[in-house]
Amino acid sequence: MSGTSDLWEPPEIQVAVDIVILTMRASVFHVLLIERGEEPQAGTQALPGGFLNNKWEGIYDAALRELKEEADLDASGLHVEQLAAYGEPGRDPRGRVLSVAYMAIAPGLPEPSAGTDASDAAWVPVEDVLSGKVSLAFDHRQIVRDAVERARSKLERTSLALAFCGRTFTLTELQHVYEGVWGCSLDPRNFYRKVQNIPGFVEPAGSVRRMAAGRPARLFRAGGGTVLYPPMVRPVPTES
Amino acid sequence: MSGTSDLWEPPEIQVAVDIVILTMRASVFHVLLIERGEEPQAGTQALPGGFLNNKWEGIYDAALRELKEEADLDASGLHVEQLAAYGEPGRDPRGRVLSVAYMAIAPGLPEPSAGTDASDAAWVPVEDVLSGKVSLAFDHRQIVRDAVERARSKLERTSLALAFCGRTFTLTELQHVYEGVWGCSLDPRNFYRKVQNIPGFVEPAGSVRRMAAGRPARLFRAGGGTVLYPPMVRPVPTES
DNA sequence: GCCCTCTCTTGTAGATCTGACAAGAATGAT
DNA sequence: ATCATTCTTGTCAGATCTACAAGAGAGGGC
Repeated sequence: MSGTSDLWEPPEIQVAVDIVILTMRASVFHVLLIERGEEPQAGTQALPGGFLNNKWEGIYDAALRELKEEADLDASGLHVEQLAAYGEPGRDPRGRVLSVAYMAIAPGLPEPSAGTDASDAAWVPVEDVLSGKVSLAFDHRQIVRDAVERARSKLERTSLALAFCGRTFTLTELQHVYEGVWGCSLDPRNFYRKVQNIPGFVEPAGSVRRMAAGRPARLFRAGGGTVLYPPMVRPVPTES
Repeated sequence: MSGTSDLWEPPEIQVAVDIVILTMRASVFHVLLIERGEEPQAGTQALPGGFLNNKWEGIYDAALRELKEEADLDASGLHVEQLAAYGEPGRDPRGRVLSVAYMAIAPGLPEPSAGTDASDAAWVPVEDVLSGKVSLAFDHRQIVRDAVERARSKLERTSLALAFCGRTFTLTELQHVYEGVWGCSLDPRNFYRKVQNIPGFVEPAGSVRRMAAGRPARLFRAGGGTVLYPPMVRPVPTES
């Protein structure tokens, strides 16, 4: 279109992936951050990620590889979905870099995530990132914001909340997921009823589990459905 | 990480943008397609799009440029948002191409979109694309599917539906947007009441408009709010 | 003019859902 | 045994949704 001749070749750009790994630890919503070891911004907290290994590596494959290399998490059993591409010029001082962000949901505390190859990895409360108490490299705070908003939204109409839980879970655990991600508190009794009234969301697993004190909770497993109808509606978003 | 020396340089990849332009024409949900003039897949229908002009062009800027070049649409007044990145190897026979897809919402029939520079452009019913009646180049059908799903979902909780309408509109027009995008029919009387009960969604514009026959409809304009609460819930998604 | 048709708008009644809370059930701690 | 704790079941008033009746305002045919 620009009148250049047949010889024109499209520009080529460095492509990276970044991963927002979300989980629930002790009923608090956490994101995994690593401390950058290299310039630029060495020492700052950042999302795990990196450049494609070679010109033919798939971006989804690259995300899974970084998940393993930097967070020592196995992709199987994790929910991984693409978020968006962040590629405005100027976002990376090294040059023109287009980064494809992924969101991964991990079930509760499988490992402390340190002591492995990913020694600089740490779970940080999402709230600390959103509020700016912890500052992140590049535009990673915006990426986390987008991931959190995506998760909040998908909790309403899909069974994404189950990805935060293990194979079996109690409804109280599930409630803590909703409360942690949405940043609100819900009535346990109404939550109990509502969740069980959504066909295909959860089904009883027969057993019970003791948590701390009190009556043991029944265990549930995923009901197989992925879309929730009726949806779980979160309480009024921004109060006047 | 891979043990290669300091000399390692990340691979570089061609980056393109593709745009899913959605609109409502005669109460039918349409997407803009162009006929490819060049190989590969010359003659096939495809989404408007193309490579970045140069290494420093922003991807959002590139999307707006393609919108102008290929669809002759001005970005001002259009809702444009990023969808996702499509970059698995093998999606383009020319080589490794990563394409960032955008979704644009255009208000009703501003022009027939032909007779301009974008002479090969045509509005095609979304249903024909989703059903496979019209086949698209590359993975563009998947991109359209994702765009439609995004639009369907955002209609519930955001005022995105207004982007399909002009500055003023009747509630029946708005209803046709919901019906067309969701692919269902709604009760006009309940729709009327529900829309007006959502604070900040629409506000009366004072005037009235004759459509064809029957009582003239009151005109409304956007109410300024972007998030709908309570949400517009679409009827049962997949019937059993 | 007068009726008819068409579409927009308001109203109403029953079913359903929500939100707040009481109270019973099952365990561990004292 | 009693208490504290947590899970689970009920209840009930108010809000919301759905389906439908009916009125309001315009044009067209006779």
